[in-house]
Amino acid sequence: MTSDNLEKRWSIDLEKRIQETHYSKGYNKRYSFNPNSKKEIFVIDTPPPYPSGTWHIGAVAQYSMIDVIARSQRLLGKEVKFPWGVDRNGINVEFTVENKTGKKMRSYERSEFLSLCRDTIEEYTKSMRKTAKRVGLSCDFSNEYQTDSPEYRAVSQSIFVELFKNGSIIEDLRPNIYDPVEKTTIADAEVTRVSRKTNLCDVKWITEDGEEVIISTTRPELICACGVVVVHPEDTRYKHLVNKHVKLPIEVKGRTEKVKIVTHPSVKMDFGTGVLMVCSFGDQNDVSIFRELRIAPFQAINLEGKMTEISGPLVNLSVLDARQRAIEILSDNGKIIKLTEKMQEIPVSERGSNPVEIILLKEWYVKQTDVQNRVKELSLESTFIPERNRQLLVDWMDGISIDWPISRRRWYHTEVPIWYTKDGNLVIVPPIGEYVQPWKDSPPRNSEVLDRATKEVIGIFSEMEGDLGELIGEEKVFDTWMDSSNSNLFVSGYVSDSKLFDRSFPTSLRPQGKEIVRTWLYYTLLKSTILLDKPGFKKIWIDGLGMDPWGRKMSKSLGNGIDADSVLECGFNGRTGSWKIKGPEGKTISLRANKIGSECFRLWKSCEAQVGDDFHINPEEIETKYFGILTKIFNVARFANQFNVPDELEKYPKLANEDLWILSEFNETLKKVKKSWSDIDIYTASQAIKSFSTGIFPSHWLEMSKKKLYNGNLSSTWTLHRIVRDILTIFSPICPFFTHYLSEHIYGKSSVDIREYPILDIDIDLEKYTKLTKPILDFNSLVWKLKKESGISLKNEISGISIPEELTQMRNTLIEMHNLI
RNA sequence: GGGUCCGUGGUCUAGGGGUUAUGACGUCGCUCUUACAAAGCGAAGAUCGCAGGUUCAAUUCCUGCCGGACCCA
Repeated sequence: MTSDNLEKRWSIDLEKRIQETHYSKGYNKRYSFNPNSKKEIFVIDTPPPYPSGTWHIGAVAQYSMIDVIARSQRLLGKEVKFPWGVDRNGINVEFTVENKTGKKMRSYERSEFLSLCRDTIEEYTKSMRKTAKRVGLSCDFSNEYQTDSPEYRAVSQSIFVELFKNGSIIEDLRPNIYDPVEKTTIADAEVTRVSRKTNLCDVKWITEDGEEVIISTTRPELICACGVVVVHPEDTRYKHLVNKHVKLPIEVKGRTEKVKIVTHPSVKMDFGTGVLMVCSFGDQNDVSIFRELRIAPFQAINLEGKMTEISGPLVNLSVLDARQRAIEILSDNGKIIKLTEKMQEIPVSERGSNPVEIILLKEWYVKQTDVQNRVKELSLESTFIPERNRQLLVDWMDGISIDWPISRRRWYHTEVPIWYTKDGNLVIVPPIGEYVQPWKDSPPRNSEVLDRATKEVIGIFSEMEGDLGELIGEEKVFDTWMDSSNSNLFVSGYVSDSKLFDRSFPTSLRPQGKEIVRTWLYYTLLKSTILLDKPGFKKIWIDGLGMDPWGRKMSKSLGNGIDADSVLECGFNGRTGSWKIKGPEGKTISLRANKIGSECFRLWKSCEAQVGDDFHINPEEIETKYFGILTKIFNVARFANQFNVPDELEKYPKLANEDLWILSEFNETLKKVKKSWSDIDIYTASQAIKSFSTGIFPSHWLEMSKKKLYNGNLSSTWTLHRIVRDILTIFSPICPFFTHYLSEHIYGKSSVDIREYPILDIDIDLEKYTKLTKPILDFNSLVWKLKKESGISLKNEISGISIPEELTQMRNTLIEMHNLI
């Protein structure tokens, strides 16, 4: 089945051509999932990417590795479900629409804004899908799921209802982290820190005895919310003040003007004067002191981010203006002792970069503090790859001290599915599997009516409707992690396919980056604990981050980002790639490459770093180090292509010693790669394939066997084709299009369609031949070196070299190979 | 301030208590040898960050320090 129409060399144009046909005809047959298959089911909880215009190259690299996993599991004979999902809920698209139209969300009518969001996210979704295919993902694209679809949202809402009924979800008035610009609550995990200059004010307070106390603060506007003043219990400077009262240095309204001085171990004696005012709420420490001392908090900041009544002269000012005004007032009254400019790390919202405040709000919570031990216990049943990254999860869980607030005051998210009666005593929740929008719709007829406090089911909505009076639909929505933490349940068939769910849960694999361990992974594990009391996954694969060529995180502000498409398309239609990247010390560095493409990119990522390690992305290096490997393997296949493929490749003919030798080496490679694919160890698999197929196989065996091959020797032809065919097969998870092209041309069957890992079924003790490897390599190198030193060409005769004793069994082959006389 | 990871030839990287430390890129030299110059062959190049400790033996284990990255407070 030899054909001579192989291209002369691998190119990006060829790659694109193969891809286009690959994704057009027969794609679904090739990669779709059969839930009724008898094979072992392997469900991958693909991270649903958030479409935002450009897809980060580090993420694309990671997805290509998830694809390598999916393809290698298929090759091992498993029924793989590799879903393609898109996470479309969230504040990002709201921001995009706001920026595009120059109008804030709340100036729109709610439905109108939602439809603008939907249109925008749809555009981005398309371009993301295109990149996903360009990098070769073998996902089930025809069953794409979107987290903003009614089906997905219905699952999120159903899970909410279940958790509400079992008491894991509660509503409460608690201090929450709040973004006053975007007017929404956010979770701990969504807060980041930035460095900013602030004024540290040393303010003079007067005790009831008339003694001066200096308190340092960066938040003088919060004096009105001060509940207590604290000093360290061992601070001898202030022992005499403990339990005395001190007067607030600025006018307040509607509250007591004096607060008590108490001791607390959390005070840093060397910060400022060592006296600290505790306000509701300056930071998390304030929250915990208030809770610990059971002090009633004051509401100093409202939902608009403005000062409330109690702030007296500061009322209605924004937080920043109020701070300025407070400093002016204090200073007019001679109460400012000192103002120091200081760099401070302040908490801001991750999505909006706005300084956040802690304020009291009625929100919905998933209770998590009481189940930490169980989550931890169950997570021990999951294998982490690499094991050391388990620590990231453990560390995060150890730091959890408050419940997870899940409600948000935004719009383009899944709605909290609940209605309240006007008296507030009853609530109505929808039936399982139904998507509802309580801010505009009435409950479905078969909704349940529950007692709000006891969660006892009282009746069916349609039967009670007349007695309930006017209903109030919840306007709040879910944190997007509330949706995405259902992804494994959704893809495993929870709610939609209980038969599949029984077979496939815990989900076989969660692949993800280490930067979202504290969110996506943690929340998912929390869900499977409180919902099912089960571990979420069999295996959890946590990869490192893509960094710039100098090992720094890629970011807009550093100007060191690389666009994924520029790498994948580099070399197409003769267009080369060039990148200007800001390096360390502000220098801009130019990188250029002639050809990369998806196959080279995937090969690079497979070979470059062990899972879990951060990896440097340098397009120039990707090309120079890895394109040559493709060329090499391509040429080996082309070489093989000139010899007829034996009719029977499964049954071996009588084999010569050097053929048994290379088969023994290949057998080792096959075994090693199989084990690596089973262990989801991409690095070891790709290194093994690479070193065999670009190393001893062409350099030594091929050179030894050339003359025999040209003479039509069956043993060597069989060996050549058997090895090339199987190399293409085991290499296909890494470079699917490359191997597809070669295998289809040479062997008439694409390596990407093989669902059974190749084994060498040879009834000969191959292992004894592997010990010939070193002598063969040494001998060949010796001859090559001698010829070089004598200045003669490799094809020239050379005399006076004796063949080592252990190689006498392939004496004639060696004599012919090196032209020994 | 805490945690995690990392520091191996000019660059990137593997490994791991034990005789001459893996591979790639780059460099240098030679070669168009009927697959391959988008290549082949050969060569040079490393006291495995620094300082202690454990050990018969450490680059590998431990401690401290220095440097880098990420995460958290």
